[in-house]
Amino acid sequence: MSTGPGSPIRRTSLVDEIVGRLQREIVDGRLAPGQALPSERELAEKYGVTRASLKQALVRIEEVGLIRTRHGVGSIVQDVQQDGGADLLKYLAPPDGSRDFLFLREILEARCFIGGAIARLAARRRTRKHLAELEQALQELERRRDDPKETQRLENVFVRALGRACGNKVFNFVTNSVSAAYKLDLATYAAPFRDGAWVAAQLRTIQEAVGDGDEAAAGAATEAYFDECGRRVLAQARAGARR
Amino acid sequence: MSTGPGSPIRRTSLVDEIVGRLQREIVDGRLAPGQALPSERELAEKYGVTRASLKQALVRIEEVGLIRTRHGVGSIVQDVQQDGGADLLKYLAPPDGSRDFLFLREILEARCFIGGAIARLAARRRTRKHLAELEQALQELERRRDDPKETQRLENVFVRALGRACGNKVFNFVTNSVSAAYKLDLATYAAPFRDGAWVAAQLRTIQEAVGDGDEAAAGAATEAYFDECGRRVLAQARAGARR
DNA sequence: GAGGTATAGTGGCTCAGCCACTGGGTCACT
DNA sequence: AGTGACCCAGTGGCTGAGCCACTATACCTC
Repeated sequence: MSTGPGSPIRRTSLVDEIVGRLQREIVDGRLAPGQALPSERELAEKYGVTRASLKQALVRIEEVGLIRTRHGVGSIVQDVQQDGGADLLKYLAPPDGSRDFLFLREILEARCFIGGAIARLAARRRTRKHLAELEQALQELERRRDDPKETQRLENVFVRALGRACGNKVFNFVTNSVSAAYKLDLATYAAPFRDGAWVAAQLRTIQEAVGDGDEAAAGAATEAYFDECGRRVLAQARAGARR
Repeated sequence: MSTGPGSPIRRTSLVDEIVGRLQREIVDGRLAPGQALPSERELAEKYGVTRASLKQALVRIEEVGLIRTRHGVGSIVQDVQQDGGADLLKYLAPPDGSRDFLFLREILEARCFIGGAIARLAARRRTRKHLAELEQALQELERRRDDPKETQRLENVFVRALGRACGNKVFNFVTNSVSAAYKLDLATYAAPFRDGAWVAAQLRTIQEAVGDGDEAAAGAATEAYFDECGRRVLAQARAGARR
């Protein structure tokens, strides 16, 4: 975990703290699905806060689908695996510095397949405008591929352009949720971008397949790229944890 | 919109109402990204509620990522397209009875591709246990394929089993978010299940490909199935809107 | 038994108010 | 000019006490 001069000091609000605790109780299974939470009055007393503050925490937890609150009855823990939405992913991520890489692996795998789907659609729908966007980002990346920071930024530009090119906003939102789930060290996340030439070559392959309208090739190239990116991130994460 | 005896009378809470109004203002663009909301005191007065109630609404809206609230500053509308998560989808869905089918088409398309990814992974990881689950659901569906209600239920069982078989929880959550986005008439949603024999045949193809460990075939069969399902749902939705 | 009717416990919502944070301004000092 | 200390108006954070609305249940009446 980086603690450079740029990182702001931690200042958690009361509500955030309560949300965190309750969320952990539920995710870790100490509060099982179907079970009722203690009453708001009880919980408020237990945490030493007002009902108003506690209520805000419950409202947030309900919004992501961890509990369901009913007037006159109480709050019941929901079955996360059954009904949880993608925004839950950020709550399920293991804490920083954890050695649990299973979750990270799943996230990266999902990212890989979703990326493939986006590329296939982009190849199907390719328009002059979107191809130009991709080409522009790519050319700039090829120029600046020796600067890892810029490589990372421009790769992001390229991937976002690909998302627009696929002509389906839904994938945009899905990608955001999945991406939000890996809260990684910057160095870990940046691992693939140290090799700018490789990134540029991969994206070039993708861009050409999309330009040719070759769905299968575009999908395969994108999956291969994200797959290898995932490998490198995972390797870096493991290396970081060993320190 | 069905208003049968089963549908409970509408009883919206104050907070729900506020969330709905603010959410529409933002999604429809009357409150632009980067713009600040009026202060909580102002908004509370405007809606004729207490700050506590208004605050609950703001907390929920912030949780899904539509706004960002900062102490001493205020609430700023976020750029949904840029940063929004998948749980936003349920807020973006056009109101019931709308003739805007573009969004529905995108949702169904995403569902189709995600289903394909799940099937490919299921074929890659096939285990005896999961194959047995699929087979059981399928056999029961084949027995009861003349009952649309049962066909629908068992298709859901099969698809969920496929989700477990893919060995990646992330897709589970993504699927839930995407599915939550289409709030359709029951009749519309049930359209594909009127043809139980067709459904059974499709799922049988999928099951066999998964059992063979043939990733490409499993993915293709599943995409084809969801694609056709989407077509039928869309056709039904259009027919329903013309009434 | 069937159908009312109290009642205890729950969440929904209000009211009034103080505290903490932010950003922008003023002003004295360098 | 630039810098830092300070003030202050406006904003969200949080409190405490309280009443109302809803739900389930146990009991009572017929």
